Amino acid sequence: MPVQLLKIVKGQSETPLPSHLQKENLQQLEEGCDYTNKYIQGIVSLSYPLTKLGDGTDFFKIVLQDSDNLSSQINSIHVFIYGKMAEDCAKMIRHGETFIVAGFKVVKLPTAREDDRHGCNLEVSEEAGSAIYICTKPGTTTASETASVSVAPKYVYTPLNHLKDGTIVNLYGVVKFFKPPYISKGTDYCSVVTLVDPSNVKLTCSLFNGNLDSLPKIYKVGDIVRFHRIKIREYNGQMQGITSGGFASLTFDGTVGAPIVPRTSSRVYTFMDEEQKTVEELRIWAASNISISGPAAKLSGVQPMLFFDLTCQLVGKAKVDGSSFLLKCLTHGTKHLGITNCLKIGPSVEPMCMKSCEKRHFRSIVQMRLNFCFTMPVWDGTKCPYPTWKVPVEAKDLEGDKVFLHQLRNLAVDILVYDNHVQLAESLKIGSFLRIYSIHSKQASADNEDVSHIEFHLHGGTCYGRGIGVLPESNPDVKELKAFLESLDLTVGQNMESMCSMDVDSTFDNDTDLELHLQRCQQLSVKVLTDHQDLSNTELKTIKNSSAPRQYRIRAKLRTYKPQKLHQSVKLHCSKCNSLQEVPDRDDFDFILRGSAGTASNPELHNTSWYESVTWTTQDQKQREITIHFVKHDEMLQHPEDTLLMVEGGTLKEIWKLSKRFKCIIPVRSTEDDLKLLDLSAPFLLQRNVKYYGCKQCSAPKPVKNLSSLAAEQQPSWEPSEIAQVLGIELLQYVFIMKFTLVDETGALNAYLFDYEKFFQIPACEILTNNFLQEKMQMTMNTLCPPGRKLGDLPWLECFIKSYNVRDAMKNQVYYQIFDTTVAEDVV
DNA sequence: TTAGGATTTG
Repeated sequence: MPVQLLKIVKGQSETPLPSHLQKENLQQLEEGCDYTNKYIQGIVSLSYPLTKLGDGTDFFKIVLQDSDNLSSQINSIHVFIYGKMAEDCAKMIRHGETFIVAGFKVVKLPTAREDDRHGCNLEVSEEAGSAIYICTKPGTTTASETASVSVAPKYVYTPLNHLKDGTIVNLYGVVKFFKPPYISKGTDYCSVVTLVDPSNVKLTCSLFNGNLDSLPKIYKVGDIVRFHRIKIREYNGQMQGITSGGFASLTFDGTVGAPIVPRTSSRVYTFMDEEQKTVEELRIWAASNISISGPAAKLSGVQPMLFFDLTCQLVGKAKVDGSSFLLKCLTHGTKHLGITNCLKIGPSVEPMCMKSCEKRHFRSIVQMRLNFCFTMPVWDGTKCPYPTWKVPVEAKDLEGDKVFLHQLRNLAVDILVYDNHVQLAESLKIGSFLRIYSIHSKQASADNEDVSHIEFHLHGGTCYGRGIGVLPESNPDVKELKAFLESLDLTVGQNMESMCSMDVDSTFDNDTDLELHLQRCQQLSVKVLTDHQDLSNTELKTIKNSSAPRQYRIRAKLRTYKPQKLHQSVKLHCSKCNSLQEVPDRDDFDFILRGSAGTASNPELHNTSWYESVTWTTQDQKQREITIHFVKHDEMLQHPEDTLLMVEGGTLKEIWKLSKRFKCIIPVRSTEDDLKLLDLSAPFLLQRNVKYYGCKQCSAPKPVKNLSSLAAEQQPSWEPSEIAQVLGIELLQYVFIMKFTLVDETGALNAYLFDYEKFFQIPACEILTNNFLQEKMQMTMNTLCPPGRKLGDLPWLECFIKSYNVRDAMKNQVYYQIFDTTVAEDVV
């Protein structure tokens, strides 16, 4: 039992302590040493009520006095007891009793002590293997009475009107003003906090700590704080608070009715019901006595020329080269001041001819050059109604997700951070939620701008609480902001209109370029290939009057085209018999698969030298069998993305799923002596999203085991054409077939497009399964032949056509085909 | 030690 009562009779414990335990002296305790088999003995001089930690763990704290060394300077130590032991001890322990603890952990206090308390605490818990022995004297109160004997903590809170110089006190207050922690000129972080309480007296405290986390987590005016052990001093006739050793703080949201959850960095703190009452009372008092409506704003609500606090998310950061940034932005002509040259020479060179204001400017430029400043793109999901200033930074200097920054380019604003804030800004993590205090929104205009823009500056210094605070994700404002940001659909939201205009703006330097581009789109939408540059344009009338076959370069407009439903333009072509056929639809494939599912897999064909076979039975009522033959390479199975599978008995859906994961799928069925391909109306091979078909007329299927020769290759590429060849399949090719009606001033003619990939720069085999490519193709056609335009307004196209003869028994007819033409990429 | 509330002037 971890907590044991030892009965003392005639000054001796009835039961002795375990013999392996050795007594340790309080003075000799050191952090990091092993105290598994050591014990400390003392008298309980103080115990605090049992409390719970933030994570729900029971916590009990006592002060143990070293009864052997009462005269020594340090003769007491705090013992922190966690979990079940805390609960047990709280029930049993009484003031003045002898307490023995073994297997404890020694933890050094963060700051040096000014009182007689030990520089370390003892941490005790069942999990750590600790044991506690409490020595009771017979005839004293029973364990059940002990709770009432526990001594309440001696925390007394001093109202702000009762503070005296030179004292160390505990106090409560409402935050009237604060500076978020910043890096001081000394060694620590500093936070300045002004408190008020119902006595209506103000107290400004300067709080220092090397650990940012140890300073109060104040996020807004109106927050309520509890300070323990703050030193009071008089300064300039007023009381002032300053951190002393052992300073600790709790911070609470000041909103009436909000949950009372202390913000603290210390694992251990006491917080009683009574103190909860204090917070509630202060909240109510503050509600009618403190103006907590801070200068918070959303970007959508910013006005020029004001200072405001912004709750936002950091999406990027960049060091700004002070000199180049200033040189770019200065409206003063830097050249005539000779500044550029002076900067090259060095900051000590100051042109003699300068006026005083120019000198000031020069010095600030020099300072900027020496002290880099910083820019932080942030967003809060709302759009600033004014044009905002984009701080010029090199792309390489900008940290953050480029795609995300691009998506946010109309929503994010740049905050330019100066001087003492730079170091803190540099350390911020992108994606973190911030409250930036006292941002200056400054209206400005550059010489080359007609309309003014807004700049956001976080100036140097900490006046008015200027600074940056990182908010935790648990903060209610952050929760709300996060939910809002996540609700935004940046792909469509973000005003397509402005996105489009931005794209144009960023692509073209000026209006003239843009105009030229538009003209070019309209006049020369289709580029010609250079190997036919020698050809000059021929009028359509001339072409029609000439004999075939011949090749021409033409300049014409596309009056109309067929099919208008572009997916219908995709056909399968056999280059051997020159036949064209429709692409079978999925129902055909499904039908064939169902038909072959009736054929049971032949176990004799399983597991050969070149494939490994596995059979599953489906869980559904039908209990179908699916057999997969994994083709091996060098007698080994390959990675799925390199593997060819032969599948027996799968459904359309199952095969489709397998094709997502494995390189190639060949649907097969068993015969007596070999695996066979299915009917050639079904694809003989599936690779990525593409179904490959064979020509029924020209194919002469060979045994599937021929594949083993490909599998044996050093690095099987599993090219569809190679697979087709070994399987005796004449591969059908996907092709676009379209009819273009072309016109020029002299006449019209129909030309066919027969294209595997070249014209649209889209592989015909991929178009049916790729929405993006379908859209691209539609856009191309819309550019070549914009819907709803009159003939005169259609763009001119340049392309090659060739004429050819088609003879049948009755007559000879001339046809035209577009060839060697590619739609220029910038058309789409 | 640092800051000691009380907007940069870029």
